[in-house]
Amino acid sequence: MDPSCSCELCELRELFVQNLDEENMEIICSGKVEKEYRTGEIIVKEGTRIQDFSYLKSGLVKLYRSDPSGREQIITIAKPMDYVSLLSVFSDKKYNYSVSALEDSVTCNLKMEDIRSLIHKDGKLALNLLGKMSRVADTIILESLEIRKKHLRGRVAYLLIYFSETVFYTKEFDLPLTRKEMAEYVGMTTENVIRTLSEFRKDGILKIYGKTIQIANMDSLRSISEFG
Amino acid sequence: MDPSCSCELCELRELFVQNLDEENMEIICSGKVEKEYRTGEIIVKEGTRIQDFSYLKSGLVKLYRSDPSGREQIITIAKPMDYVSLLSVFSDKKYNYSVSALEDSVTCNLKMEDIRSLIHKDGKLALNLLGKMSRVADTIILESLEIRKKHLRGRVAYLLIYFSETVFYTKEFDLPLTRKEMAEYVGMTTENVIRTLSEFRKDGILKIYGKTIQIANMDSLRSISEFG
DNA sequence: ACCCGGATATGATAATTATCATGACATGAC
DNA sequence: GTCATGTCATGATAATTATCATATCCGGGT
Repeated sequence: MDPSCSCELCELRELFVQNLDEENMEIICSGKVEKEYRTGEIIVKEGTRIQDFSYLKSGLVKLYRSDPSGREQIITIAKPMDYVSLLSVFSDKKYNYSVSALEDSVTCNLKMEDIRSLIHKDGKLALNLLGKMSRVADTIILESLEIRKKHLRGRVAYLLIYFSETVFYTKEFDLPLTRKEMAEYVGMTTENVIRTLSEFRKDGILKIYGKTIQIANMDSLRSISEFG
Repeated sequence: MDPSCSCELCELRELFVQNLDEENMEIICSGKVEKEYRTGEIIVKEGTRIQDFSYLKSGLVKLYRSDPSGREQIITIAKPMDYVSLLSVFSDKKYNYSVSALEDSVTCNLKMEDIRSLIHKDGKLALNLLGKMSRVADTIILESLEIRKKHLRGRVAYLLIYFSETVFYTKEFDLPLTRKEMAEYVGMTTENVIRTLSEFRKDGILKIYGKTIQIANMDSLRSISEFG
């Protein structure tokens, strides 16, 4: 039993450090399970009963919903230290979205029951979780509003900036999404995502080498995202 | 001091009933303040510091964001017993949306500090709030995804059904939104909302008398919302 | 009563976006 | 290696939606 929880960056642990004594720490950690997933693997299936409280330890995953017609909409992308099971985790018995791995990923799963009883005992932890949930929900909602009011070029620009500044912290990175997935994220068609990327390339804003994207002119991209 | 909290339907009180002893009930209720607003009045201004935990006692309000350019986007509509200050209330110090009254409304405001200290003491209350927040955030996010994938007719149909089945519980009601606000809610232009309503009227789906809407053919409307 | 501003309404046109068609290219199965 | 499948790519066209122009209607203020 390792009360330091073994995952060094673990945000959950950060929460615990502020609040939990050794005993409670052990309760959580003794039930902790890590799970590995390969790129493309499904981590959570819509409609499944929620059993774990889980967050992403490494990799990248998408949260999405799929139509009866088969079309998918990506709700958000979770990166390491984001919760995988945050939405609806404390409300319903079932996931109302699916999760799958965009890259090889490792999740950290805690027993829902342990978390519940901990919150029950420890109000400070509850406040932290409430705060965190507020932020996550807010972010998703506000981003969705932002995207909705943009035109195609603005949406693609927004997405590229998002990856560059929020996920990878560099101007050159491998796109973790296919063009189809990018389209599903920002609500447009695959063809138009491709076309828009081509335009950006022709305009010298991007350099594209297969899956690798290099943002050559961040200022232009930003201005397209905001105004164009 | 009235520990029964005077607002009979109060959902918050429902939460409390399960969890709070008389003493805690009094803490909350002694700090409780009701505020009245006239139609059109602004209840919360984006960027303001969050001071209260408040919910709607009666009336109807809209939560919305406004651009630098002046355009507004409606995030959601809160009806009695919905929280007015739910989003971001536990996370940031400032509201990132505005709230204004669509009808004459009364809010019930509790002191943030009281709620915090209560949660701190009472884990069961925290679990209830986490559950409620999950549900609210989920609903907003999923509705926004639903709306996004529909065409104009589908969006307007969706909105009308929403009012009919979720807010007013009748097929004939007074629209609490102007056409402009309807447009801001579902992400389309005012002209197209008007046009679409006219089409519905011509098709015999709606009867429109000024602000009063009567849904004459709910089946058609539903099928337009889902498929058309 | 009148005027005024905003909301409602409708048409014509322009802009945006989706759909359909086609082909190149890559990658994994065999 | 070849084949097959899916992604990437681009053009032509159709559909959808926004913009602009204009007119009517209605309620509040004087």
